[in-house]
Amino acid sequence: MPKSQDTRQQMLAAATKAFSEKGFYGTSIAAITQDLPYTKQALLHHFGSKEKLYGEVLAGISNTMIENINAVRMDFDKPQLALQEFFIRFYRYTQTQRVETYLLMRELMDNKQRADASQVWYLKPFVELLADMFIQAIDTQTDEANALAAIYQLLGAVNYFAISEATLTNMLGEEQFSRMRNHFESELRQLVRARLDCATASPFAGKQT
Amino acid sequence: MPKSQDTRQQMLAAATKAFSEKGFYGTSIAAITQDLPYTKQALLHHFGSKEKLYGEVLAGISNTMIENINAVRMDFDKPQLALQEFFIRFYRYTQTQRVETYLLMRELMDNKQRADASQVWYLKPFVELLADMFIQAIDTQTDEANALAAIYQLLGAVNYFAISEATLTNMLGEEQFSRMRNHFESELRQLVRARLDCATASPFAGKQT
DNA sequence: ATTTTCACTTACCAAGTGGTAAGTAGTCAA
DNA sequence: TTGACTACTTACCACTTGGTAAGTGAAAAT
Repeated sequence: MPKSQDTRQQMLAAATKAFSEKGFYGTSIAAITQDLPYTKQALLHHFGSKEKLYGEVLAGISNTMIENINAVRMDFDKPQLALQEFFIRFYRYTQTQRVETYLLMRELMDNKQRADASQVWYLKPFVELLADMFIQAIDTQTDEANALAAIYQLLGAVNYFAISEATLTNMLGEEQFSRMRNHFESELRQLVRARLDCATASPFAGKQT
Repeated sequence: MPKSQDTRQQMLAAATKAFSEKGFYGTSIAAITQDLPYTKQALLHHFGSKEKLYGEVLAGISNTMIENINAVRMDFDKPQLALQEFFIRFYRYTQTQRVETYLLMRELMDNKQRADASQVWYLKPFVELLADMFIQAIDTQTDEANALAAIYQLLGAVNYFAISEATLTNMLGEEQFSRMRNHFESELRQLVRARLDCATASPFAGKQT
């Protein structure tokens, strides 16, 4: 690996961390290079602008996610199994790659504000692939919009937990939170299965209280 | 209402909107007063500092949420019904009060960064009341940590959808997204019920694939 | 040997940041 | 009538923001 590429990687890593912690607006390019042996102008030399740097960071994460999805697709033929397994792996990903998870969530929120200005949607390929996979996975008799809604709820169940670590730790105490986290994965498996079973048994049940 | 109180309310409303759109760091106090007939120094006069203003905004939202929870508690005796109904109402709240929902999510994320510095946790009362309610609602035979995990997943299902509006609209197109939203509430009801039924039937099933 | 390219630096810049100081105009009580 | 108080303003302040300009030294290409 050429030295300049290594520099770029260092910068990307530092930027990923910084953006995930304080968001796009809360992060200054000077802050990103603070712990690196380079000046902020070196960063601008490599990436052109703050916006472009942010774009590269998001593109990197998006690619990782797409690889993850494809890996699950390879491992499981049955869509329902693949679906369940995807959520478990996605959960584990959010727990391991906390920084990336935060950043993804931030982009989701800043999307409108930032993208309205820059007209770029970095996560589109990832989300499209995800949606596509889920349409296939869920019983196709179901309405597509219906399936999307259900899927998005499960996605939310995972993501929301991941970003709430700090709040929950403070609220429950470390010990209690640790117990909660230990139960989360099996609870998640149960949730996904319950939802699928329910959909298979009676697709449109439960609309009334 | 005294005129100064009205000014404060205007400022709080503008601040809520601004913070929800660009976050704490992305919002300048000058930007908050831009569309108001006051200068930023008037804002500082009323609230002292940006941090204190943010605190008042969050406290207001937290109070509203607590009132919502208490209202559901009054309306339903049976905890399971109250639980289901709470999520539906919570969902509707997130759809109506988009600005507040965004802000809540942002605080969840910035919590660690911001609160580590200021040592204040604005949302603690709200989340504690919520957790308390859910402990009561779920079958007490279940482990407390288990219940918390399950509850948090449902909470995530609702919240995540609310903040994804911009991304989903762009990704799916307005028409498709609209259909998805129309299905969301009944899907949510189904999800909550499925999860509760499952827990009642076999509390610890589904740990293995 | 000379030119070009690359990685990176110092030196800037205008615009914006949160916040302070010192007022001004108005109300209200003594 | 005076003095305190309130709501707000203008005038600043030191500092940070993203970004530009113009270089430097080294390696690579000609």
